[in-house]
Amino acid sequence: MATTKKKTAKKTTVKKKTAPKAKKTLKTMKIVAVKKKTAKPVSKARKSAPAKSKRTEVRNPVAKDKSFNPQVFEPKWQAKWEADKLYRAVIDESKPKFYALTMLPYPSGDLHIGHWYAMTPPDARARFKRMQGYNVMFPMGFDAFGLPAEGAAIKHNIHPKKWTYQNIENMRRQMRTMGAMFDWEREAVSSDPEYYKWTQWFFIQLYKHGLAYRKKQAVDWCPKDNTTLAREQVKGEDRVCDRCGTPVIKKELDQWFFKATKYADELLHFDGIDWPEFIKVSQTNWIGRSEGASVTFRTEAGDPIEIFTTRPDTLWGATFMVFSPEHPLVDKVTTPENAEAVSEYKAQAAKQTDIQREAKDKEKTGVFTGGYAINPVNGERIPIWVADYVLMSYGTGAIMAVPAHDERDFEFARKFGLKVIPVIQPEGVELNGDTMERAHEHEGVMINSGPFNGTRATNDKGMANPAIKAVIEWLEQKGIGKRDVNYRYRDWLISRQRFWGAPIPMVYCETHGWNPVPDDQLPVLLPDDIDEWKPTGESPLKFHPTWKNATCPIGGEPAIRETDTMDTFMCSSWYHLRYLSPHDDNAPFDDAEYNYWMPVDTYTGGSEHANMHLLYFRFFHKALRDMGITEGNEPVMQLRNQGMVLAEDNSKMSKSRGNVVAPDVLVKKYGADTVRAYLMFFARWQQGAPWDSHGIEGTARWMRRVWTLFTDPASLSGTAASADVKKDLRRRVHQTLKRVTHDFENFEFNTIISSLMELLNEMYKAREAGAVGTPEWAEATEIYLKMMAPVAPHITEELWSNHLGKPYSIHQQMWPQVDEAAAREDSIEIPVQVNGKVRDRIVVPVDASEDEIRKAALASEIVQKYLEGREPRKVIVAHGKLVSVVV
RNA sequence: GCCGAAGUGGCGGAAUAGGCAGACGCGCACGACUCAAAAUCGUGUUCCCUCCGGGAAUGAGGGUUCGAUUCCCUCCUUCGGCACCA
Repeated sequence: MATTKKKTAKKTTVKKKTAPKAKKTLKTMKIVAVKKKTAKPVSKARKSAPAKSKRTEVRNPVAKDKSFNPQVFEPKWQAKWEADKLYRAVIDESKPKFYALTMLPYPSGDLHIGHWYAMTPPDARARFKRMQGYNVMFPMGFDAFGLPAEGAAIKHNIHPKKWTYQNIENMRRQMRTMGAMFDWEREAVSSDPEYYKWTQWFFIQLYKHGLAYRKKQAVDWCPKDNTTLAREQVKGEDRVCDRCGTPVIKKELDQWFFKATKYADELLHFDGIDWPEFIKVSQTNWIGRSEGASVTFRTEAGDPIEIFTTRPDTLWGATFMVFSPEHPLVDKVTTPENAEAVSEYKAQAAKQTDIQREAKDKEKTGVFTGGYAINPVNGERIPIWVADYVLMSYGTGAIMAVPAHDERDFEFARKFGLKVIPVIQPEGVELNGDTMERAHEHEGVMINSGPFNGTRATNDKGMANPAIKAVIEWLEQKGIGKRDVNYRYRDWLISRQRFWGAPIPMVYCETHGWNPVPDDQLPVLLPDDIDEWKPTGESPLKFHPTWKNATCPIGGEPAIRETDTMDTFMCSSWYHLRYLSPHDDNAPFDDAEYNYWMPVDTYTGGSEHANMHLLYFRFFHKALRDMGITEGNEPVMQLRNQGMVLAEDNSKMSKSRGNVVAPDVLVKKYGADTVRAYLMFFARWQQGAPWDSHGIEGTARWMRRVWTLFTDPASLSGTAASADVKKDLRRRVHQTLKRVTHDFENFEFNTIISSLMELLNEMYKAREAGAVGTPEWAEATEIYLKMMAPVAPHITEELWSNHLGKPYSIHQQMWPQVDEAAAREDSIEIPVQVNGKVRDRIVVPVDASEDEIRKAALASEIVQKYLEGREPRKVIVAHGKLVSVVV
């Protein structure tokens, strides 16, 4: 089956965005809360309680139920919200926008508690933002290509597509029970042809701009998954496959790469974005920038040997050179008498994987080539060795070895009896090349270094080190070297020898080589009629009888399609753009949508993607920016990462361990609101914690107590409370509001719930004291439900619309304003310390002067007792907080 | 080895421009209601002592300060990232 031609894409180029950046920034920053017509000012919303029930029945089709029954009212409201398109996010220039993005899941089959943990607290925050007056978009989709689908295909003999879409169907259903404000009309599924058409289109754009290329080189290969991997997908000291944990091997293969290294330097800068420190550090380490110099040595025959060093200040101490076994000059410098040993060593090295070469006991091996090089700084003739501790993949594959000041070189020199010459003399110790026991890698004064003797070398790296700076300037002057920077970062290998991915849209013909599939032939569709997905090390597409046959877009000759598919991280590098207009057949996204919604305001997800998705994603945005497709330097303004929900025994949850907590069961037992609230409450969200199946009972109890307070007949009538009770109630309400607002803003979800619990306890006390029926009570109940609405959208809607008789929907209400005056305390209790120990507490008016507080403190009988008649040496009044008496 | 994050009751966690350590919840104990159980409500719950009252305590040790969970130094432990990267 050849490529199915869908409708011709009419407009496949994306115009440069027109809306100026400045405008957008302004828009986002402008307002916190905008008064809308729908929002009723708090002061006018007061109504006495008994009158409301009748109105409620008229307004609401569903009769109100006195018993707490989330299993009934949750699906009811979910259906109504969906029917009313309550969470539909459409462009509205009259409001500031807020793009809340959360990482889209892989459709593995069932939603587990981790998905809920990742999605529902950010949902609550998105809802809070919406109540603050923002036009919020909170989309959802599926990262649907990937290996597990093929695993299922092999195991159950089902097409990966079928398996995937069944799972998506199921997960969509499960997600609806969350009561989240996902805008399902913006859903994007990366394995839909209407989606991967554009994934392919982006590949072609990158290719056309020289950012995608094909190259043969030794690449990481997972022998279990039978595919190549990107560097980022190989983990840890054991070099294992990120997906399956199998140690990877190296294979020499022709593969497609994205030129991510072009952005190495820019990716190190996080200016203007609010990302967690540890993610920034992790990415910085991953990119691994090293500043130093490249210096040209020469063989005795005059061939240049370029090396990179971070320590040009130790050039005079280079006593030998080491080539990687794959270095192109190895054979040329090897003398006939050493040829056999060298070729044997090379063969040995070639057989070994990187794991064997790099890890293990790290005992140095190597052979002498018989050849010599000339050190350009002092004309010294130094031997050239071959050793596998020098990697062809970093720097130039050749190094100058300075054993006196580099631990690895030192170890090698000692093992093979090579010369050690110190050139950096530390203070107080005289280094001796023959007797020193380890390399001196720190500061000191340059010696044995010709014109630089006496120069001070600090511990600073790069040009910040005066010795390095001086030497580099000198090298440049002499024309033997120059300042240089090296990165650990590698280009992104995106070819995968697998079926269930977006086909790489390239065709090859003998005459014209590789060429992209023309835009009007996109997408290059995956075939349905395939029945063997077993990974063989080559893509199953290769074995399809006709799929790979194509014609050359240049000359029309018979051509062969690329049968590899793309790394799924490619699909997820741009999904936030597809949400903008998921069904647009003319462009990857709609310009007007882009101009309104981008950039993403808050991105949430797991930190395990620090060096993978979160790096690819930034690279991709920058590449698109340079092609004129996107604007701005970063796709995401603020990033926050949730922690992990562990099993009760502190182990990781996994199907194989059988310790997975199923949210469906919890929803059935407690209702979605309770599960949501508990996930916000039971741990610091950004840290995670082990699951506690008892703990959720406390949250369930809170939910029932809320229900009772609002529905219990005792709450519907009251007596007049004292002025103090009413005032205290208002104070507590506004203090809580202040705190909850702050905590939503700052992702401190656990304290939102505890504050609400505290306030509920206070409200119960106020009820006992007769506050029901007062305007203060009416305000308290209204604010309480509004504060709780983002956390527990169903119960609050039920109480708001059905029991309080307020206008549907609570989720369209404005976030209440803090009344600072009401929140303020009249009098405060101040602890009094004597010699650092709290001995008494005094109560003073909040506006008491320092002097009055001091007097009141000293007047205390207890304080006097501890003074034992002595005069205080010092009395410190920390205003409004504490009095400290020192004797 | 390098870089980062974090160590607070039986447990999850509160409290940091330095100022009452342990909010809120779980668990536990006792009590009320009940024939009983569940649910619900109430009370208590860091540890130690001679229990009126006092002492100790935020991984360990030291420092600054009237005062340190918070700031500084040294060390230990746990988790995460990188690692023969020149």
